[in-house]
Amino acid sequence: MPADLPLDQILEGDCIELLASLPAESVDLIFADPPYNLQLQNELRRPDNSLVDAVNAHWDRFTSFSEYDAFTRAWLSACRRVLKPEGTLWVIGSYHNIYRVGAILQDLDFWILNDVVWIKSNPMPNFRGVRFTNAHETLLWAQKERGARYTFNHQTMRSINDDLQMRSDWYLPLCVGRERLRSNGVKLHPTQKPAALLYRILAASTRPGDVVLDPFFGTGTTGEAAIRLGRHWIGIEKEPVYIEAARKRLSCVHPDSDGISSSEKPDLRQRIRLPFGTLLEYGYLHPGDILYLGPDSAIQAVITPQGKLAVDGLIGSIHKVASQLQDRQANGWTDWYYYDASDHQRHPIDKLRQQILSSQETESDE
Amino acid sequence: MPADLPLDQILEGDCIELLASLPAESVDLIFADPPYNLQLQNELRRPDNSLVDAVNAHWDRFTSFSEYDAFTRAWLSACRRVLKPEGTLWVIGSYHNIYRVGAILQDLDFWILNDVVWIKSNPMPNFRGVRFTNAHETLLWAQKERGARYTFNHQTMRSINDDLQMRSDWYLPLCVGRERLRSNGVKLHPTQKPAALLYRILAASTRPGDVVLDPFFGTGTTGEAAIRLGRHWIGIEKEPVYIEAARKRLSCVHPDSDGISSSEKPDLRQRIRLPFGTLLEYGYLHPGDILYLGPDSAIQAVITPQGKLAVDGLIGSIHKVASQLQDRQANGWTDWYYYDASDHQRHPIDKLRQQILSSQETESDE
DNA sequence: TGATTGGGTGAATCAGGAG
DNA sequence: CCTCCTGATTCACCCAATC
Repeated sequence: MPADLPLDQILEGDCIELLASLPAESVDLIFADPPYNLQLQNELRRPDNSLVDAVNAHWDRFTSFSEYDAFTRAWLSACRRVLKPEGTLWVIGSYHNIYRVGAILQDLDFWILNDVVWIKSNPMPNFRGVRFTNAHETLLWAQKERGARYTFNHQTMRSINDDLQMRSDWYLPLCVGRERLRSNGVKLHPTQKPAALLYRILAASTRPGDVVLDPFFGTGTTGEAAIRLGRHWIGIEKEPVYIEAARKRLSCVHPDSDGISSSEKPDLRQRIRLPFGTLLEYGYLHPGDILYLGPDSAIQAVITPQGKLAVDGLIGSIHKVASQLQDRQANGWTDWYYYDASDHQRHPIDKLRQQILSSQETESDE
Repeated sequence: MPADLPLDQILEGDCIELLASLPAESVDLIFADPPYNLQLQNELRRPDNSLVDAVNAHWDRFTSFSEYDAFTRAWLSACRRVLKPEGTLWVIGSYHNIYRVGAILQDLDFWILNDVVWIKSNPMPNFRGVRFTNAHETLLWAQKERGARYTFNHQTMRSINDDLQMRSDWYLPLCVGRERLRSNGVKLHPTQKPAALLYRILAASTRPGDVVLDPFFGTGTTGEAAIRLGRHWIGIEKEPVYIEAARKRLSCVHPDSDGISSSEKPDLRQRIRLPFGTLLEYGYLHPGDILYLGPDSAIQAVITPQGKLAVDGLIGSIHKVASQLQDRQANGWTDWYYYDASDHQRHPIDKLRQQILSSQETESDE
């Protein structure tokens, strides 16, 4: 991590300029909630003639698509520079801007991994009944370079979704009630995002200690999620009012004692690879020992001195032999069983692997 | 209606050329399901090692984004010419193409009225667990000229949605089973859309007798919906195989006798699935809280930070733990109780779920 | 005849490291 | 750049076959 990276603080000013001052390839994740270019023309009134407090901030005024495109290209390019090659980027938007953002993002060689729809349980109705209720916003998740490794905590997402894969449709309520920051009863920011949304994004696509940057920090929802999950954060914001509110807010946030990210189900893909031969080196198994293809199967194989298996002239790795004997893609670790004389039972050789892996963990714990 | 408009028939050939031969400003609605430019590279296998029958049609091969953009601009421009000034256009796509389509559509001065997400109740999973399940596609609904009058049958939409405004999130299953056109058991078209989707689109945005045009007609789902709803249709398609299938299909379709078909089920009858972890995300419950297996039972479980329950080393979902403890198939929502300090009573956690599910009826703040 | 089981499948940008 | 090897990974629903 570059020493000159301003961690866990808010940078005051324009994000395009400030991003240029940060070191290249230094950030793991970027979450961006840019101006939506809403193009609202007239005031909007409810059926009871009360006025809707719509977004009318000066930072959301663009005179044309081309002006908005130029702005989008500038901040996306600046983000791309500071992102690590394996980093990913999230952008949220509505139909007013997300198609322009998405196309430009692809033009800049970001590679889309998913689009996710945030479906609002309590959207504002379409008062005049002239369109469908606009009940969702769109999130784009893209990696900097196509094909690069990226972080996706699949098991964490599963565990908070009743052990089913997390899908691209997310049901979350708007940021209302006590969560919504107010000053004298007036909402401080017109488009404050719910904390649960940022929490899920960071839990899904970052690891503890990662650096998360938000170029449109607003009142700091991204910072709150980062702190709670034990990630570093950098916020960029130019409105002093928002900065003051964010600083006050974040000073009270503490890491979760035991957050969602500490999944009890480890990601098996991220564990250390262990060759089968290591079981021989550790003395758990020996050349000449017999393995069985299942708890009851009569099919046997002999362990060779090279850490391979041999059956009827067929010799190969535990995976290859298991695959050929069963005529399907097989995992040798779970398919082959050894006989344990102490309890007179067969156990998968994966049990031995886990013993070694857990003993290595305790060693490195010192 | 121009006398030379070829109503209720399939035009055989390239849509860009054939659209140019039609009279300008003659069509009320266009629905377009263009190639998605999926850019698939390698084969994909399921965990059981079977091969996924991916889209590999010649009509979905483009060499670059710029080639796809040029194609998109050409057919959208041609569509725009034949559309009446009050006409509207629907396009469906996925994240591979929809951002390009949306941006080009805006550049051509179409004005977006809504984006709608078709959320699939039964999408294909992400077999490798490396991304979120891609569970939705996006529809864009745009008018030809900003500010023009357009057709939106608000009351019809309300009536098929339990008298609530129709929202921008639509839950519909994939086109499978008997609805899916097959020839000798093989699917005729790789991307046939469900009839219910087209039915809702036409019911929402056309009037009886309107002319509906589909430049990528495929096997004619748009034609089927048009006939059932008493609208005229024009289909353009260049693949003879699809044309033949569509002609055969449409020869058997008749107008619905009773207007809005009873085949369309109200949205609210399709229960939104809510993971237990959502109760934690909303703050109704917290990691470390105790749940009880019944209103009087002494059996307790602790909520883990991952949204699981833990009892005596047994960890799992609310359903799994309840099932194991009671040795029967159990519903965790109704079996587990939380203690409510405000009334000193235990209530089933399903009560909290109901609160979230009904939260869309609460007053909205934004 | 009704209930259960097993197989098939859907617009998918679906791995990563060693050699 | 390539090839080869290891070994991790799936949800809802329809339909046919079986009990």
